[in-house]
Amino acid sequence: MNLDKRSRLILRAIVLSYIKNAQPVGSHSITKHYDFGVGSATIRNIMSNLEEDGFLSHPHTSAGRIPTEKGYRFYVDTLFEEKTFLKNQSQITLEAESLVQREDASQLLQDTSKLLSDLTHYMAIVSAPKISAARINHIEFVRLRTNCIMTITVSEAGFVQNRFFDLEKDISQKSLNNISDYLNSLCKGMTLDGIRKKMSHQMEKMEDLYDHLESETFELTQQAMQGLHSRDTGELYTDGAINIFDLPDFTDIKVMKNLLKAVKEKKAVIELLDKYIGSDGVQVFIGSENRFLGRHGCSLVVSQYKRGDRVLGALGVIGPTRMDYSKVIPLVDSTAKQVSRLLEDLS
Amino acid sequence: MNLDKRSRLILRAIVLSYIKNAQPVGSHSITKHYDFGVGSATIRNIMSNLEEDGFLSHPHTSAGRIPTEKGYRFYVDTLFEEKTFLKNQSQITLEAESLVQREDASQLLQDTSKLLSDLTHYMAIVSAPKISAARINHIEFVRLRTNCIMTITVSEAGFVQNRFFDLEKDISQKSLNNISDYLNSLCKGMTLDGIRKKMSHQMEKMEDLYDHLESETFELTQQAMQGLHSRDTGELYTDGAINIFDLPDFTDIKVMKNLLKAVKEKKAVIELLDKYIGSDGVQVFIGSENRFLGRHGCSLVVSQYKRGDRVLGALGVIGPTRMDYSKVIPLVDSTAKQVSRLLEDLS
DNA sequence: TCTAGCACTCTATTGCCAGGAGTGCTAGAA
DNA sequence: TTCTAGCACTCCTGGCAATAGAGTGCTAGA
Repeated sequence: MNLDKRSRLILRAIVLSYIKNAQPVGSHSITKHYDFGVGSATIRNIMSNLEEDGFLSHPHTSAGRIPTEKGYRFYVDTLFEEKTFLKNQSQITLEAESLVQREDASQLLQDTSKLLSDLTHYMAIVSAPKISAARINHIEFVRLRTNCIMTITVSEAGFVQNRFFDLEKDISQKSLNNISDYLNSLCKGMTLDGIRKKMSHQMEKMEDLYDHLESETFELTQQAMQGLHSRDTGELYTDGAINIFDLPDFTDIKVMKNLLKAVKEKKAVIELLDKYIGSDGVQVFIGSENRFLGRHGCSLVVSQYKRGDRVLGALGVIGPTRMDYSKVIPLVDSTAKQVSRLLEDLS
Repeated sequence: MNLDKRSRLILRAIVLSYIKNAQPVGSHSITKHYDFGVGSATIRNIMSNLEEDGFLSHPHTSAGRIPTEKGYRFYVDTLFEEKTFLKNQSQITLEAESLVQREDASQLLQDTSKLLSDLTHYMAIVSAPKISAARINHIEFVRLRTNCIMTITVSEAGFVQNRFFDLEKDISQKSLNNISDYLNSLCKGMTLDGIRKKMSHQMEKMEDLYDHLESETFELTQQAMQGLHSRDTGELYTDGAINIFDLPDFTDIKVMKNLLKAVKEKKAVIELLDKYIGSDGVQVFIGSENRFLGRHGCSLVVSQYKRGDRVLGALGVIGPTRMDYSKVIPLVDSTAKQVSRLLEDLS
């Protein structure tokens, strides 16, 4: 089943042609557009072999061939082997550069998803870092009304989160200010978990020093911080969902609807991205290589972005299996790097 | 052109039937399902008159009649005149009651749009109040890094807004805390504009008391608050956009795409809602009675919600002109009231 | 090992026809 | 004067057959 050079080139030509035109590729059109120095009958023989090996499929007898997922996988792997996409890299990077620095990290991610979807005409997804894993730059408690407070956390990367909590007892804004000041002076750069541990530790030590009221405040705010942890499901930014209307791949309106619904629900997509956080560089998942993607007949090109050496989240593009990988892969790659660079500067 | 009672009843029957079945209504089906004591030929004559008067239209010679916008308008007006929808009111209100109290006002609006779209199977839109018009419950300034601060404003109704500002000079967190404390103690319940004026006033008075550094801080934070005003474009919560896939009214995929796009951009929809804020009670706009709706072939049922006697925003349902008005109108009405009630309690 | 040629298969399009739904009109009944 | 039964007419729809086109698979021969 190891393909000779000619078969590989022809397979590649078929994939390219199908990616471009979304039309089954016939032997004749190959001889017309590519010069392999052989006639269409030979191409037919080779196609037939490729089909037997599972790289191509056949909608019906008198139609051309279309790539199977295995065919796309072969094509993408050669892209990576030959580093073909690096050629486009510099030019694509330029486009990613158009992400300008902004104060608001969430806005940066939203704009990133817009950029990705605009440039690819597919759907873009960007997951935001979880606050529970982030290093905290600032934390603030605000009393909204009796027994109800709000926490505001700002991570070092510039992400802000507001959360609301009902408490068993009321706390004055003054006490909350004290706690805020205390935490901000001592706990900068720590994670929420670290801060919580430190608070417990301090409480034990200072039990006698603090009066009863203060220690109660301590405890309640710690409860709130505990809540921050448990409710931390992650955020997702997405754009370009309506692009799938323009794709000839989605003819069934039901399939489109299901995909839009899944992306709207966010949960499945966040899980999808979370799953592949951890490996460096761009990764490509084609159709049923992943359950979610298989169900909706799509592919995913994804890369993680970081700040320093901490991975913050992932960003990528969801498109049809017939996606233009040679264009999307370098774009996702350079966008991830650019986002990492911009988040680095926010400090 | 004044319709006699029988014509009115028949027109009403046609509208009801078309709303229910999305099929052109023939004279025969009217005689079958409704008992007007006349034969189908008579119905045909009356239909013909109704068409001449512009209430009905005719896809082609051998098809039944469908209501025109004027036909729907007539139907909706009779609903209001006869207060027919009040009958369903109490039952519908029950459904809107399922909006439970939550701490987070934004979440309440998001849930409201979900409730509206789930119950109607149309698209729901809810506009959030502008922070620049709101009474402020709490305001906080956080220093993010050199020359960059964040403002957090919490309105009395419970809406929170974070904004980021680059300043010409750096301010210490300590100075910001002073300003925050000062504003929160003196300015509770005022609007941003009121607070700004008060600050100017105070500055003049206290020029000598405050040292140079503090007055600079004063000025910079005031700049930020000015920025809060100018960038305040309003928020929009929406849900159920994908419901339009299930409607037989939208067969053209291009129309669907345009509508989804317009709702995603938000701006046009916010303007649409803003336009009709000010009049009490439910309002209905059918098709080309409004430019936006006409372009997308939809109708809008909308009502404003308030807190006390201050109007905060509007909520409504966008559906096809063939929308089930008799169900949607009372639902929008009672939901608006319910939201007003819940926001009242957040204090 | 490659290729030209031919028979074969399947799809998509077109035209046609019959059936059905619904109207419009008219003459006659109430 | 108003209503209605009946009939001719219009237009849509679905099914059927014929046709053209695209592409394959196979085979014999270079």
